[in-house]
This record gives sequence, C-alpha cells and structure tokens, in this order.
Amino acid sequence: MSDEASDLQEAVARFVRVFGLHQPDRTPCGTPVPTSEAHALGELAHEGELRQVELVQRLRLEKSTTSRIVTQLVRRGWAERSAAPDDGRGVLVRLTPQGHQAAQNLAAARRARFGAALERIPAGERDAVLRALALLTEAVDEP
Amino acid sequence: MSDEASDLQEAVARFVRVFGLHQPDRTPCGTPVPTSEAHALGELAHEGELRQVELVQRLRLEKSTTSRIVTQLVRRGWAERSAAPDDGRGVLVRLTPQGHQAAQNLAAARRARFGAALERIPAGERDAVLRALALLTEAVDEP
DNA sequence: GGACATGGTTCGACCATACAACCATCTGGT
DNA sequence: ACCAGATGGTTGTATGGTCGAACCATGTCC
Repeated sequence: MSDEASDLQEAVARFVRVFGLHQPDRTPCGTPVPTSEAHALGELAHEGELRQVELVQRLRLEKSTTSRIVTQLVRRGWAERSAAPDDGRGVLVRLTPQGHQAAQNLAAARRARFGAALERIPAGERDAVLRALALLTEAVDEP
Repeated sequence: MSDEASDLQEAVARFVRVFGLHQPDRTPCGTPVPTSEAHALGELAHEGELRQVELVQRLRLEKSTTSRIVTQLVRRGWAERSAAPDDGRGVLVRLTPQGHQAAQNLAAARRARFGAALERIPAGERDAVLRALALLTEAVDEP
C-alpha cells in the first residue's frame, strides 16, 4: 500500500532530517551562520546588490522577516542599506567587502560538504541527481 | 565557473525555499501542525508505539528537543507516555486514536501535495526522481 | 488630489533547536 | 555486592526562525 506520492513524501522527510535542515542557527554545512542569513548572503553575493523587495521574492519570505535578516547582516558589517535610486520607498542592500568575504567562506564550506557527498554518488548518476532535484523543485512549486 | 558541487548546493537551496521548508509552525503541505510534530507523528503512526530514544534517533534531534515534542503531542491528546516494560529508565510513546486520526489527516494532505507535484513530472521520470532523492540522502548522510 | 498599491519597519505570538545541569536506572568490572 | 560510568529523560536557558498586523512613506492611476 505504498503509492509514489507517499514514497516521495517519505524520501523528502528523510532528506530533511539526514541533511540537518532542522538547525536554524547553523548552516547544514557546519559554518556558524544562521541559515536564513546564509541564504540571503548567497543571493547578495550572486548579484552584488539587490533591492530588498527582490530579496523577499527570492527567499520566499515575508517582508518583515526579510527586513530583520538584512538588519542582522548590517549589524555584522556584511551589508549596507541605501536608498533605492529610482524609488523613494525602496531600499538597496549591498554587500560590504567583509560581506563578500563571508559569502566566500560560506561557499567554500558548502562546496566541501556537497563535494564530499557527490563523491559518494556514482559518477554516472550525478547529472541525473541534479536534474531530478531541479525537476522536483519545479514540480513542487506552487502556481 | 560552476562545478557540480555548487550546482547541487544551489539546487538544494532552491528546493528548500520553494517547498516552504522555512515555516516551522506549518507543514509544507498546508496543515496547521508544526513540522516537528508532523515528523514525530509520522514515525509513530508508522510503528504504532516507539521508545522515546528511538524517536531521538529517527528524527535526528536532541533528547531534550524530542522530549518537548512528545509533550506537545501528549498535550494535544495525540499520544500517551508510559513506562517502558523492559527498562525502568525508558519511556514508551504510543499514539491515541485521535493521534492516529491526526496522522491520517496529515498523510492525506501530504499525498495531495506530492501527488499534484508528481503529476507535473513526466511519468517516465518519476522513478528516477525518487531514486535520485534516495541516493542524495544516502550520500549526504554523515558517517 | 484622493483612493489604492507598494516597500519597509516594528511589535507580538509562536515554534525550533542545542547545550548544560540534574535525576533515575542500568551495566560491567572487581 | 558495590561503585563507576553509560544511558534515557526532564527542565532551564539562550538563540534563531517565521508570520501577520499595525503603521508610515512614497508611487500610481483615474
């Protein structure tokens, strides 16, 4: 009595636990940075600077939550807020040099963890795993 | 400059956000049950009853956290604690009839969400996605 | 210019986790 | 039989996390 939906649900649940996605105060890759800040840092490092509202959309969080995260980043000296040039309401968030450094450290830690995981996956399967994950993300995304 | 480890990391990050794994007080499938309780409920429903220490291992949480979760379940009338028959220290956690009912409701919600997702995945790929997820979980598991 | 939408901040309520201290019980060695 | 150490649980403390509502400023559209 195990349809595919149940199997998928169970697989996701196991992944979440095994990968340690529970811990809010530590990235699954071991760095002592809160996960939400790590997500934001990743996006900012990718783009250099971002409107706060852009961050809201990418992180899929409420604007209140995003505001608080940005405040944390600023407090750490990793980001700066400035007025958006084209919209008096908006806020532009930009990474500081230390922020870029922190992002690089995080990226290195991630690469270490995921690199090790990849090595435990048969080389021929790696592409398939990546594609499958993307496919699943797409499918699970709500309209 | 995009190695596979980075791609994988990004894919996981996107999945986490898109699937809404952030929300602690709501299951990603829409039911108003805290996610940690949902995990515990799932394991208990699967086994009927479980030693609390078993739950610790399956959920990959600290014993203190697990203890609190069980207390919540008890408070909701979904589980009962009793002394373990073979070990004076141990606690046996058993689902009540209402607990089983709650577990079934959760399972139905999950099935709805994951079933819909599966339908958006080409039929020929579904097995591959499941296998890939299992493979990834295995690979990401720390020794 | 007034109604409504959009971008942000702050506040309150709730949930999640770990670690340490503490207690009870079990186990193994002497 | 006894004591030391391991194991199972509970409670307290400190962090971190998310949302939704209330409130303000600025933009937009008619």
